[in-house]
Amino acid sequence: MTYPAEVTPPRRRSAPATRAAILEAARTRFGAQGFDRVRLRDVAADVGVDPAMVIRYFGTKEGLFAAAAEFTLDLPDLTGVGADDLAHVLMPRFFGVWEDDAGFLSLLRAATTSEAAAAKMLELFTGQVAPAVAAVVADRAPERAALLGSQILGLAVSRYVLKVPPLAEMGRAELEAWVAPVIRHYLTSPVAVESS
Amino acid sequence: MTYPAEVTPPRRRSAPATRAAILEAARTRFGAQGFDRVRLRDVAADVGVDPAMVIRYFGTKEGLFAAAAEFTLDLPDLTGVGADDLAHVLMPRFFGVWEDDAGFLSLLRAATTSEAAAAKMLELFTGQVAPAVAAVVADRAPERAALLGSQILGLAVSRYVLKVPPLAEMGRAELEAWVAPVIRHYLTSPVAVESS
DNA sequence: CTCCTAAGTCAACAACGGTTGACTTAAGAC
DNA sequence: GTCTTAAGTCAACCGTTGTTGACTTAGGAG
Repeated sequence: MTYPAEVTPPRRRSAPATRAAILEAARTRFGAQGFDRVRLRDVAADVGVDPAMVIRYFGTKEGLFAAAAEFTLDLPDLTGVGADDLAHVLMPRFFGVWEDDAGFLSLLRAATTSEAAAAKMLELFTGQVAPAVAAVVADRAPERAALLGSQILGLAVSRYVLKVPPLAEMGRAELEAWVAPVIRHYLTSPVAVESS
Repeated sequence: MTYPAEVTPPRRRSAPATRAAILEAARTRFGAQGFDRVRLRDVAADVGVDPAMVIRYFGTKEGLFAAAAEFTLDLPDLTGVGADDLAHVLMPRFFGVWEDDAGFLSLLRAATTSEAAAAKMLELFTGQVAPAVAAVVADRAPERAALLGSQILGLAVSRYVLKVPPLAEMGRAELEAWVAPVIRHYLTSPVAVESS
């Protein structure tokens, strides 16, 4: 069994390849352990590289984290989506971010501890959720976006960090069914009370 | 102006008094910074005491945290409460825990990072929310409790940790008005989908 | 006044972990 | 083959921080 030349692993990777490998390992570690508990030495070991390489490519531990926690929600355009379809459009995207993007979990874990991470998470609310919400809603868009975000955030923490049994084991469809009316409510219900 | 003898501050406090002062300072610090970022030296300095005292009274940093994060939700009995009154009964208690009990914030901040804290938070769901919910609900009590908990948790993180502007500044009444239908839904709506 | 004990201080240890700078070696160019 | 450069290693530094044990002192009991 012979391997094509292109696949033969080079004894030394290219710089971008190592950089990418480090970043990937960092994503996983930060997502699983949070900023403070991750040791640069561990990340380096995951990749099979000296800790100095991490510094070489990312300057500092915080630089590494910033790169690892970089990601976009990339919410779909909600213009013209009916009230009853909102959840069905939004939830798959949330599941995607939760389960396929270690950057989100990294940020989530760090947000309760690091001022910088909290700011980044906050920017997610104002920079990505709020505009998407504004497309379907006329009044109180910031409030509605924040409330929606709080529910999504709470679900993420409960399901993926705390792993609350009923939530962690629940199928996507069932969870969506439970949450759909909440999304509908936050995005479309008329305001109940004047802001004092 | 003379002070009664009992009030005259002793040059040395009693052991329980110092212990309590340390615990209080720890609560505040842990609630504001999370487990890893708090230095025993800071806690000691807050109280005006040597770091060794912290160890003397709590054995270890983790022991101190365990004591600081100790608290009970103490939810009211929901038996006989009408569907429309659930939020009005529950929310004041949640506000109380959020704003007056630094133990909760400590736990919240630590839960995303420490396995032990996460377990403790989880026990809050199963040991305190779930039983309270079971009193008003026949079917799917665990799921309902978990979903309710996820929303409450999300609100706490958004309002007190991230300080998302619309939520952080929103009055209690308005927030309750927004959330009430959600609580109602999670606790009383008939199940929409079979668990696969 | 004098002990005795509990409250408290002090200095230092030891491990940990981010960061650095000098050195080594692979691999492509000529 | 040799030279150059980029990829990578190595050892050590140095600040931080939980933790310890020996020492000090206040203050009530006798």
